[in-house]
Amino acid sequence: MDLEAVRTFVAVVEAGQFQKAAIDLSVTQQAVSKRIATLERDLCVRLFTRTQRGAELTIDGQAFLPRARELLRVAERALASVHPGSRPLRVDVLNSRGAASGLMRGFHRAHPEIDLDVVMLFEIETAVTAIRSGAIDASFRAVAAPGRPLPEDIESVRVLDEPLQLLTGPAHALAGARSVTVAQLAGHRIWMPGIVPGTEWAAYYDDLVAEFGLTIEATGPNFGSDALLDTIADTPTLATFMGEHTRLIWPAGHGLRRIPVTDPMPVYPHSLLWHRDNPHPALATLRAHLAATVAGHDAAGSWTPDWAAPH
Amino acid sequence: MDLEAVRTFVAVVEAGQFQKAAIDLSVTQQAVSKRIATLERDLCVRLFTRTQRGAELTIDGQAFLPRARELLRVAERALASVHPGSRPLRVDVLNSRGAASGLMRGFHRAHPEIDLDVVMLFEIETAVTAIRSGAIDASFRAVAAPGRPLPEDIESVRVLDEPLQLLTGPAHALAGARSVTVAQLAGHRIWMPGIVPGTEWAAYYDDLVAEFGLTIEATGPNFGSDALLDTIADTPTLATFMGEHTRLIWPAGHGLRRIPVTDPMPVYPHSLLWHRDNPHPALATLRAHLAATVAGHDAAGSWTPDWAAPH
DNA sequence: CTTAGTGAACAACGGATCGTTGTGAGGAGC
DNA sequence: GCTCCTCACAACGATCCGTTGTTCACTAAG
Repeated sequence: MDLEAVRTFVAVVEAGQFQKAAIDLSVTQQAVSKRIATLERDLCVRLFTRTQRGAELTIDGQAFLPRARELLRVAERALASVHPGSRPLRVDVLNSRGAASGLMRGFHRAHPEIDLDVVMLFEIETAVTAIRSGAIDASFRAVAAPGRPLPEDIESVRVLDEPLQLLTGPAHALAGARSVTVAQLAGHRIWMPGIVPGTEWAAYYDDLVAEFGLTIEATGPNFGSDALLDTIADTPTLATFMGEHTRLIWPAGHGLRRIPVTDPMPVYPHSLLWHRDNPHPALATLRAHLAATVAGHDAAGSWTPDWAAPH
Repeated sequence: MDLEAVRTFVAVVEAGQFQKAAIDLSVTQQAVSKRIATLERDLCVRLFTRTQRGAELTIDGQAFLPRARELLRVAERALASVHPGSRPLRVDVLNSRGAASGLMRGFHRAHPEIDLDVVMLFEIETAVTAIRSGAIDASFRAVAAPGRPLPEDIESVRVLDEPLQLLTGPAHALAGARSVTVAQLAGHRIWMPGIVPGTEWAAYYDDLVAEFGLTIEATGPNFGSDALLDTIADTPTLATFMGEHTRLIWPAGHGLRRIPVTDPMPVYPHSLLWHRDNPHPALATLRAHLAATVAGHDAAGSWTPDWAAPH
């Protein structure tokens, strides 16, 4: 099925006859006839009944028409998604199931008319470069990792303090606890294979380890969230950290437990980063939406690294 | 932009390298390279960064990927919409703003997983032929016009009795009435240019005219609903009938009035028609949905033609 | 340092496709 | 019967597409 043929099909429907459609498309009537014939051959159905005064849709053609229009619309949007100028707002998130993703879903619900593209970069340097070049419009990050202050032309605002929770399998020693203190975690193995050295969230966990004497293992290949959950569920001695807003998808029966952590409650500081001079109109809308909907977290009793001082 | 190129793009993303994608697609690596190069030229952006171990998505590529996948999904569904076998449920309605259309919207809300195609045929004979041939799965009609009983292999069930309302402009003599009786309408001109002779709704209005001595004019070309509403709004001597559930879209300020008709209340009998042997699984779901959600109308005080005796 | 292996791009060739011109069939209106 | 209008079929030329053959860049092993 060729998009050009689909476009021709819609043109014939709108013109009512092959001849006019040919003029609209700046080709000959014979070319239109051929394209429609090819499309009909590809679909194995007759789309028009040819009459003396033009072409009328068959029932199959009527059923196909809205699909064809949708196809062209989607193709149009796909094209727009990579075109500079007034392309969709392009936002970078840490991963597709994290808190930032949830914030973007909320934004999309509040402003369904704004076209969005979500991408995932890994390092904050990459993100900053992309923001500077205009390749992306905004990024959710934990800003200002130690020794690496944000450049002057990049602005940021704290949008979410996300408490961490402990994730354990049903056989874990802490599985029955309603909440655990950081001190209680000192002897346990915490496994986070997804962590990428050099990123700002690696720095976050490094600080957490250093301050409270935890044992976090980032060893082993990262086979993705599913494999991690499988292992956690089956292993009584392993646990992992997970943001409170992280959306998990696991098979029923795993018996995984999410346990709040207290004394202090470790919170992950999400900020929105953007370029000072970015003119994208939807960027202002996003910032206004986040400012309006995201409630600040109570700083008392919670912990963040020094470099991410509470606002 | 070529669909085959988009398919190749997704294949490369999934394979991680051109070579593997080429094997998956049963073409040579050079062909894949060319297709991607052509796509990148069409889009004016680089989609992959070529490395020694394959190809990685650029930011533009990441943004384009979900659009590409959607495009292929929509193309798949467009193809399925004309393929016999397990194609979408195809239902015929009288017009896109009528009561049947509203019923189908309700069905879609209740069963969003069921793929639907809505078409519009004009004559009940066409609809019956289409139902018999399997070209459509069901049709909303007023069944059993006089002298034309339904064939034995077509089944039907009454699904909605829709009261008619009078639609007038602000200057019409009846514009201020909260309701009008059929007897009051006797002297007024009622204009229904959309009516098509030979259809079962033409028969309905013929009976209405004959029984109550009304004046219904079906003359003049039908320029569509918008033109009809414009004329009605501006003309103090013209009115028209409209189903209670018909969705009207008119510019603000027209001052159109919808006035219930009583003594008796003319109701239009909508039935669902389908073929006895149609095996489409969604057809049973539709029938069950309609049976469950559509409340019967009180027959007392209402009027339908003799040939559409109340259930 | 050399050599084998891997992954992608460039060049050239043969076949298929696409759009064009030219022509014919089939009705509707005068 | 004539013209006008519609669309379909045939033949030809240009373009596009995929293939084979080859080169380039880089990595890993000896």
